[in-house]
Amino acid sequence: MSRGVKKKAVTAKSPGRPRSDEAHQRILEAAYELMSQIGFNELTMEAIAARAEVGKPTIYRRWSSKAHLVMDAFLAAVNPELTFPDSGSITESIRLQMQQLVKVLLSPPGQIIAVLIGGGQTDAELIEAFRENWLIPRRKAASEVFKKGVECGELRADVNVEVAIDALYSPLFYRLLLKHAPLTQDFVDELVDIVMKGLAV
Amino acid sequence: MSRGVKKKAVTAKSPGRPRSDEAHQRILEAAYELMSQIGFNELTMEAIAARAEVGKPTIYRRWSSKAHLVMDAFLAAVNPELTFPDSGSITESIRLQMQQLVKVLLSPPGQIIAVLIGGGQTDAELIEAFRENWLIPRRKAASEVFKKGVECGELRADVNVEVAIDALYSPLFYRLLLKHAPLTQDFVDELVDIVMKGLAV
Amino acid sequence: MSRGVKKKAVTAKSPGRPRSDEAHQRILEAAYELMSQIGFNELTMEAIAARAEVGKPTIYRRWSSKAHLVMDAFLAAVNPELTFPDSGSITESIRLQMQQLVKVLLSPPGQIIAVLIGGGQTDAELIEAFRENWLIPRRKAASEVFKKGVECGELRADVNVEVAIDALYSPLFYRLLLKHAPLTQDFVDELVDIVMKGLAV
Amino acid sequence: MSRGVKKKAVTAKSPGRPRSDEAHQRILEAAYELMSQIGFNELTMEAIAARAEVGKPTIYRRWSSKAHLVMDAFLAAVNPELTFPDSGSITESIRLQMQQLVKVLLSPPGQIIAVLIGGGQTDAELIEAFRENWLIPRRKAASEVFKKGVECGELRADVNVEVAIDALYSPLFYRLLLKHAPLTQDFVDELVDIVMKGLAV
DNA sequence: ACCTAAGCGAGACGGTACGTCAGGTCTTTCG
DNA sequence: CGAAAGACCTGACGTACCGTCTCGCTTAGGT
Repeated sequence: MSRGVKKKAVTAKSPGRPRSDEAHQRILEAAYELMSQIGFNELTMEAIAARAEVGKPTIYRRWSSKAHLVMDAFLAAVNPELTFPDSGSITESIRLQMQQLVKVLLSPPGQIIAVLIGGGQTDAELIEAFRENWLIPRRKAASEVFKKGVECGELRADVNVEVAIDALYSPLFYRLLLKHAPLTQDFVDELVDIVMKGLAV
Repeated sequence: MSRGVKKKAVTAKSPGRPRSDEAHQRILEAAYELMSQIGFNELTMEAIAARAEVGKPTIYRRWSSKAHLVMDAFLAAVNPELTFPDSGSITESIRLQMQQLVKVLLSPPGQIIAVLIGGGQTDAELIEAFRENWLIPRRKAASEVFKKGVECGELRADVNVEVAIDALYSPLFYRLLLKHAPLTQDFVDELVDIVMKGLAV
Repeated sequence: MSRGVKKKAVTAKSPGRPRSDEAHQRILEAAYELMSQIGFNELTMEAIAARAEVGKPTIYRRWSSKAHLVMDAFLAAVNPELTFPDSGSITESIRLQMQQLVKVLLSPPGQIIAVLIGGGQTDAELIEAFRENWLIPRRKAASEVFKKGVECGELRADVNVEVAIDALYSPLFYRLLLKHAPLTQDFVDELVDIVMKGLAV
Repeated sequence: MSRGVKKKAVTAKSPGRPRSDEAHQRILEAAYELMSQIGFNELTMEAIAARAEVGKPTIYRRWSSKAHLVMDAFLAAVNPELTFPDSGSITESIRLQMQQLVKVLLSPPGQIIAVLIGGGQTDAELIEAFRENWLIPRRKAASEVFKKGVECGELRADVNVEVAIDALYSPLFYRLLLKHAPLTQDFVDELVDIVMKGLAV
């Protein structure tokens, strides 16, 4: 479950005092709350330690960097997956799911997503962790839906699914990150209209 | 056309020693080189000052933040605009220009773009500077091409141009930033096939 | 005859796991070796525990402070008492014993004595342990010799023995600690000449 | 004047902002006062910095260790030299000066002397600094008095002055450091009686 | 030829946060 | 049931940069 955690093979019983689950939880919560309030750059390990009422070494024993910690805190807070509603058509199902995604991106977790992608540009481990733990599972789900669409004859069979997913979803992240235009439901509608027209049989 | 410069009304002759153009240049070069080597987060004003053989106040006198400085350094180093080759169709012209853009994104300046967007997630001024000085001028050029395509009947007239540009270009940045799949010329081809099908009359 | 040991009535068989003599020995050896190499101030309980392959509480259970532990380690390693050779006169016997003492002070244990006295300046327990367990037994032996010298008419009877011992021995420790001049056999000779002249009848 | 200072060739004018004499002074005072109140081991650089209202780097820029700082603070506080009163005889002059010295050793500066000698056992630079800046100047003064005593025929001419000074003064430091017996004026009297008898013609 | 003003490189300033070390305590499992 | 082992929390460490300031010094234009 934990990413960026240093050691602690979960194998069996080890001697010594066990790590405190309570402290672990308090750290994650403190990190998430401070992250939401003051952002990644202004976020300090000292502030997290103080708010969690924990020593700094207790944090460093578990996470090797601020990025890894924030990553874990984010994943612990956004566990419930987005689902593809079972509507009449695949296109409408995707449209509804993308509208849900936009809501998430506009909420505090969305800001954290932006910050994690941002931080990942100078931290290869971070962007990989985000990719593997958040992005790819969601892309897999979208991929399933696409294949269903192909099977039931609604979508073209000669299209690379990965490219199709990129075409649909990347504009959401693009606006999240660049902020050159607002992320609205209308935007999703227009986008789905254009891209799904290109993907339809 | 410096961005982020603090004051210095260029109006007339002011008293006192004039600012050194040579120092200005050395700072920009130092910033660009260090940026390429160690990234935005690890980049320090002290290191830039040391490499440019300049005092820190000389930097702060001209740029109010690391973000502004790096932005200027990037813009000073970046090549003249990408052009839309005059091929037979608008679609092919766009395809060729996007393939040029992919080449840029895969080169060192592309890494700096990624880092600037990344850094901008925790620095509102930086992302704004990038948007205004790099992104929007290029979007304007693309916008012109689109309008021409509409006029000559090659593209649908009922499409929001901004959304169309997002649909076409954002996947390139998405892969640049997330690295979940490679940025290839084939990718551009498939992408253009899908999206332009949705945009064609 | 451990000093500073916390509890453990040796009375009879006590319940529970018995303390490991082997661990005890390893701790003393580790403490002595590290002490010789890095000195009292830089010596840490953690390093001792690590070198002895023992947990920290195992040390704290037996010694209440670093000072007590190092003292025990020193005493366990130190040679049997210096003796006063039975020469013709008391003065010569003292001179020979002092020359032996100088040899000890110039050897590794001498450095540890210096370090213990040094550490004791900021650790009352340490200096007390050194005094009671090393210094005072040796001063008692010297005191016996003096009294014999008084009895046989070689030394003045109106002299405070403690002061006499201080006058004879303290210059050796003074040079050991201050290092303003070397500790040589010639130095002992000149010193004994001066002081014993003042002590003779 | 300053000992333990890192660089700063006093040669001529150096570029850059000059070091603040006021901060320097505040640090020395803070160090001396805290030293007197809580002792060397409990003394922390953070506490000194806080009391002097100075950043930690400002301290480390000037002194490489707590020991060096305390050394300087001590020397700044005890500048007035002990003098040899001009009494009838050399012996009495020495006795009076030693009684003054005992008073100093029993006062707070005396505790600091003990701590400095102690710290010097694991810090060669510190003991050297103490020797050169405090001990040797005072030994030189004592040496002058001795030579005068030899010239005026009160003291033996065949005695090594350094050994004589050691014989007289080292017992004071010995009792200061080992604390096996109190440092009293009576002790000085008995000591001077014994040793000066050995030194007299 | 001087004065005044603003620039220059250098480096110290008071701070904040870093990531680490060691202290001494507490809580498990093992013998 | 106590010894052993190791994580706990705390507090200080010494360092890196921050952005500002104060130096002595150019380098100009305006007297």
